[in-house]
Amino acid sequence: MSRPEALSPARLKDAAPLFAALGDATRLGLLVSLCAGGPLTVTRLSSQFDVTRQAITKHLEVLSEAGLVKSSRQGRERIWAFEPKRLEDAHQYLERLSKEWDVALARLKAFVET
Amino acid sequence: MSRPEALSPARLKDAAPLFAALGDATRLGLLVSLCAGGPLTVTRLSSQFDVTRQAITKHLEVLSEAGLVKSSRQGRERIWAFEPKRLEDAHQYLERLSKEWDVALARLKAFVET
DNA sequence: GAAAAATGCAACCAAGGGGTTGCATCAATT
DNA sequence: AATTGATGCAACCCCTTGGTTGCATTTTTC
Repeated sequence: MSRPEALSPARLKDAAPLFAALGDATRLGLLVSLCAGGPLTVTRLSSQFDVTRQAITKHLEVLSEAGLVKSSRQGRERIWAFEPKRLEDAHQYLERLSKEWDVALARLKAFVET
Repeated sequence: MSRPEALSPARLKDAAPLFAALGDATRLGLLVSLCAGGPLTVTRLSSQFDVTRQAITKHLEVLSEAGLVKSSRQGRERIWAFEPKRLEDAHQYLERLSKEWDVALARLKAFVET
């Protein structure tokens, strides 16, 4: 076996909060903004959405805890930037799942043809 | 442009509930079970987790509304099966996002080197 | 040094989510 | 037809979440 614990319970508990962070339209919008538009400040980000600055702050904190975004202070303002590593994790997790599915299908096929 | 509205707001509202459905450890566990172990009934699935059958039912309904799972009646029991199509959607969405990121990086690089 | 801009912090609120218990139904089996 | 097994339905509970308002704090900037 090359991937012994590919979808172990431990990995589930790691992946769940990651997907949960992606599971909100506003947060996805924030990620898109930070992806395409480069690092931005909270107030500038807020101007692109129809919710309060404080709401955006909370969303950014959620994204930050999920590792999808990171912030740094610069003087009186705080700059938020996209963090691509964690997105790759989510990507890999989905791939593992669909791989598992393919394996199961192949197994079924082999069984039927026997 | 080959992907005119790659990350339009409309797509955000489509992707968010999908990721939200994936954002729970129990639900991810259910998907893994249905992926690897083939179609199963609610009661059999429940035996693999430490929550009530009704809780599992609710989770399955969430997954069903997200299009990640589908059910069919067979006599007195209801069979739940994994549905791979929608997982591909999630996968593509993540790819679009990281692509956007790559493009932005390339743009930045070009700008710096000018 | 005072006004303005960008955040931070806290309390509060309504709604949704994950979970439970209890009971009703519906189908299979003997 | 009576029992047993698999679901379905509904009410209820507690905690989280997304959102708000109001005010304090920290830097700029004039």
